[in-house]
Amino acid sequence: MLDLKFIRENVSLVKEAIKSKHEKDNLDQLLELDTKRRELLKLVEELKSQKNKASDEVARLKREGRDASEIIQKMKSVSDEISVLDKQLSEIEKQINDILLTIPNIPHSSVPIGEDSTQNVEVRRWAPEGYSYELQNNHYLDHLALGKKLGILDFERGAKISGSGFPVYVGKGATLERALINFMLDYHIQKHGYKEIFPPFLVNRDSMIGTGQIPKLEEDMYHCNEDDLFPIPTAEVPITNFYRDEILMEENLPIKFVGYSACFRREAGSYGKETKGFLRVHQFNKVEMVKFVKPEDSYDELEKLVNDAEDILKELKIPYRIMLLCTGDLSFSAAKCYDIEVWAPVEKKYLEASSCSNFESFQARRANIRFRRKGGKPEFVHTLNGSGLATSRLMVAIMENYQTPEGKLIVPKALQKYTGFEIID
RNA sequence: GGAGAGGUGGCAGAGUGGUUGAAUGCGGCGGUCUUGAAAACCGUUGUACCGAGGAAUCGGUACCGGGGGUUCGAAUCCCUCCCUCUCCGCCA
Repeated sequence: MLDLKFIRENVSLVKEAIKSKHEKDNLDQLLELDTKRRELLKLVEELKSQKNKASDEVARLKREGRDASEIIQKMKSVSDEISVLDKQLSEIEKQINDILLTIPNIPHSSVPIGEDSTQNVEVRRWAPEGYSYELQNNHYLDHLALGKKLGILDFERGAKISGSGFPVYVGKGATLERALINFMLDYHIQKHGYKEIFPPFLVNRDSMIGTGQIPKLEEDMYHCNEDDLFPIPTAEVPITNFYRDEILMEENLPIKFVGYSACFRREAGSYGKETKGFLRVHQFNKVEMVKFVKPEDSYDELEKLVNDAEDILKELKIPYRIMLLCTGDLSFSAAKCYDIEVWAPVEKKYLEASSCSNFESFQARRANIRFRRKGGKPEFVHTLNGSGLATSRLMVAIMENYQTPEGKLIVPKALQKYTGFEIID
């Protein structure tokens, strides 16, 4: 959410942001409502001031044992007037808030202008020493075929149990998945100084609004009607909302959390595009990093966040590239975002495995997360988050990069102490 | 799910219809004392919005879990929802 006062004073900037993110422009209506609100507010507050003075007067008269019925009679009509105006006002305020929730964050000045993902900018790429992007022959299997051959992935039974897009990890596949999660968690905790959070997987509506999934992406979220709870699409939601409605102390910033969660996404309307196997699923596992930082530090912290995610891939020796998203591909809540894409040599393409974003104060304002400098007023923190990383697409990269010509799967060195075995065959 | 208790400022905790934005304590900030610190003592201390001002600041309004109601007037009375705790039931 943007500050209403900021919007009022930067209309063209906000309009541009809305346009660049392909969102609906309700600004004129918003500004009209805002003007009306301030007019009404002035009126009603004057009346309330009158009322308060009269109340004091009544109290005084009664204390002195005198008659106050004349004032009381007079104030009845004032009270009625106030209640009418108050109702109008709260209706307008609700409309204002509803619109505010649909206005996207403004891209940072360093974000390239662009329409869609084709105009994202590659920042850098990495591969292990001597890595060859080309496979030696055409006998290598994609992750579906290899998973089936080795008996470690079962999409068919997943579909039977739950529906398409709910993979089942079997045997050493399950162990490998668990190893990956544990490795990433431990690495961020021990090497990068994050504190682990094991969050709830169901959250309430306020939490979803806080991080910005609702209202915009409500259709993409699973929903438990009975209790108005949402299975989380990412651990970002519960972890960021950890500090909702709180004031943090300056000396405790930055706060760095890392947490594992299963992630649930309906992926409504995304059929037909990169949907096979792990490339698009309704449930997947992810280790998520979340930071709460001072505004002046947030862009440095974003770079560090990307580096922290990259370190995992370097340890796993998976080639990757870093993409800086252009304005048109930037998500609703983000001010700047890097995607990390892992190289899948059989698919012959890069697959998105991580998104690292700076939300500036956008989420903090929605979720009311503030901090206080020594002797100062509360200010909104900046929030960031990044996948560190999502396992499903990473698993594709592992299965393609660590496949032997005979169709066996070598466990990456960094994971071997977690799996207890070195090869799956 | 049933019965009961409760939700008040950064925290703890008074307050049951009218100078209560809210006692008191802790914490925080400023000061006295001290070589320095601690202790002691004195003073001070919330947030949001609207308006005025260059600004320090000032004026107004709202806020005692959320929403609604009664009343000239609500932290205080009523309704409703949410949450926490205790006991019982059920259960991993």
